[in-house]
Amino acid sequence: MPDVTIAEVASHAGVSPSTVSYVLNGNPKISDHTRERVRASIKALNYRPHAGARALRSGRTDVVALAIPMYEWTNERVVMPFVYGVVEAARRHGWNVMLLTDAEHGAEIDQVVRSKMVDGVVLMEVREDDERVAALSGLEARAVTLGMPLQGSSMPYVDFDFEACGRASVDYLVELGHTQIGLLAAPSGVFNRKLGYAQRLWQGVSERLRELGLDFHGCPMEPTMDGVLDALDGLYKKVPGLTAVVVHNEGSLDTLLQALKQRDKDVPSDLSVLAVCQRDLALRVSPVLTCMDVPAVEMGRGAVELLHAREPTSYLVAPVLVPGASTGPPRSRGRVREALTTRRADKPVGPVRAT
Amino acid sequence: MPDVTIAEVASHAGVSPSTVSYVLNGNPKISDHTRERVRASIKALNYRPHAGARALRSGRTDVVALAIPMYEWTNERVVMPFVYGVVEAARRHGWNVMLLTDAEHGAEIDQVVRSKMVDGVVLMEVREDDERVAALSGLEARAVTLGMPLQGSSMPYVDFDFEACGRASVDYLVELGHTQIGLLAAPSGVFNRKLGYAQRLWQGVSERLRELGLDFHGCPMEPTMDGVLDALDGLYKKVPGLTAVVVHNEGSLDTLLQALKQRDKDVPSDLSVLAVCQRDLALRVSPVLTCMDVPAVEMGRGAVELLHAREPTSYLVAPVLVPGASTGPPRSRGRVREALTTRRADKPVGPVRAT
DNA sequence: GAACACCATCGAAGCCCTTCGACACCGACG
DNA sequence: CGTCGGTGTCGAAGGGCTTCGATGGTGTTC
Repeated sequence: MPDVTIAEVASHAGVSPSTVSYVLNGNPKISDHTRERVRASIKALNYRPHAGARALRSGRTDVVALAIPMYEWTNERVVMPFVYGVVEAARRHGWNVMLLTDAEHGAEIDQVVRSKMVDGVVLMEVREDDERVAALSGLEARAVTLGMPLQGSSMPYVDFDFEACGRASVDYLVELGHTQIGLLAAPSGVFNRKLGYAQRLWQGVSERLRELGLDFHGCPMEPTMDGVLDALDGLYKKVPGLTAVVVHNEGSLDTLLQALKQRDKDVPSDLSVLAVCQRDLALRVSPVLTCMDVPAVEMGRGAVELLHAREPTSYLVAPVLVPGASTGPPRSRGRVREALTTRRADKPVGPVRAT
Repeated sequence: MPDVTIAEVASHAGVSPSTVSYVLNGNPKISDHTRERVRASIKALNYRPHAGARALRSGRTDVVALAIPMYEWTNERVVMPFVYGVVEAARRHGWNVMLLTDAEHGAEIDQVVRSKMVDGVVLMEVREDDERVAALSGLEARAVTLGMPLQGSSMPYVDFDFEACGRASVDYLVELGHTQIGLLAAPSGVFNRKLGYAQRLWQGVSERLRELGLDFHGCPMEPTMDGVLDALDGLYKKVPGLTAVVVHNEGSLDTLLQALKQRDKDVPSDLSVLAVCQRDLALRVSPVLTCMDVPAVEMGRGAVELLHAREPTSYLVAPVLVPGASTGPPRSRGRVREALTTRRADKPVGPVRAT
């Protein structure tokens, strides 16, 4: 099967190559009659425009790059939904996705953008001092980050509102009657990597607790049984009357529940557990966790839409509470009223509920 | 920063564009002197050849497609290492990777190949009657499958030798003294999808057991606690004296260990567990599982090497046993001698050991 | 019926690169 | 000194497509 060119289609349809091109590109000046004939010829000859030639002439490739630095610690379960979202939305726009996985340095991105292989780039896991952001800023490709770059970079982003999420988590638990609330945070490595989101959640939780006149105790948690037990025991030591925790650590949900069993803590009657994670992950453990859903697929889609948008504007996705079986009122309700009073004095807050 | 073309590089270096091109493409006829000067100009002007133009002229794009159908049931933890392998090897050859995720139908592949966006394709998760294999067979791009297509397709493949793995698993357990061995297989959906590998392992295990004069009992297992308990209870009902299982179900390793705890079975003293899975997954649970390592990253690399090879030849990767803490001799050694005798009568077999 | 406007289609230029054959130069050989 | 072979560089063609400005044909208006 020899490769068929636009010229062959044109002569088959009895028109000029330019007319075929106009049909392909949706130029409205072509009459319906001609358009149909050309379409028929395209189908008959099974023609596909040559991507290289098209890119050469038009300067567009309809390919976007997705840059995911892959570290050993990257959690596939967490990352993949973002990828799904990106790929799906890209496809909807007729774009293909080029996968870049170079950790850290921007050489790969540079190559792909400057050789005009892609029209745009979606960056994942941007760090505070990300080389890739700098590398891209000089280039003319569109770029969007999935995750908020810390510095005042001008690059548009989509991210989850981790700070609001932290505050809403506190409010939810306080509303249930909890006053002794702890935070089991991301592994310390995540904090060190300056990805930002771990801090933002921490801040939201701690600030809101302080506003409500409650104590804050948080602890990074490594994703191993030992790490989880350490964090848990540490928290109980600091807050012996602990009745609720916020967990921001997708890799340890399972382990945490096992650890609690091992320590003879019933969920939720001894300890309410509120997870900050994708809904899916919360559903896959037992008991099903109440969670603040991080809508990864939607965010992936959002990033692509931003790439497509005429005037891209960054935005944060609001947390949505998905009720599960891991939260409830604390067993001893001694100080409930007091806490609630404090809260009511404040402006009314609380997450949107999932429908 | 305006885009710099080959002509500008040429005039900067005081040579003709063709000379620059020859330097770029490693033509040996260019003198060292000239080559160096051109290289210097390229660096000075920060030049990158236009991928589209190059593709148009040369017919090559240095891009390979990676086609992973993504179903809801796709296990990211299992798939991603293959992707790593592919991406890494591609990069080593200076290729980029285009990610295709259309489940089932080959339209996406067809588009990408026929429009000459990619030079080759790596297909993952091929099914017996895979539309994509058919779609590709007419096209001129190179293609390789990661996983053995069942029918006598001429497409080269890399796959794990699941049958040999099944046999080696049996041999390993028998050598430890087990005679009552069961198989906890992939979820039934995997069998129905005709992916082949689930059957091949099943066959290896059952055939080898029969050869050794032992009974075979296997059971597909769904990746939920209930599914695991069902499978486990079913197996114990059929084989009350069960002392060892082979597990071929990456999604349920954790759940299985919990289920065993729930049933008061100690691993390995009550039940030896031998997993068929990637080494990583076996290491992440407690106790660490003895496993037949499926070297996903290497296989991903292998697929790309095949794409690159002058004369690609399909091959199967031999299973490697990675000892863990989940296997040991059975508690009651009543029938051990008998079983060993049967075995010794046969040709000596056994997996390669990991170093 | 002539002048005009408008619409659908066409021709040709050019995007940037690779590659083939031509060519200029040099040293060697008879 | 004329010829030959080899080496290193160049010129030009052309790959398939898009897009601008030109063109011809139709319908409308005075």
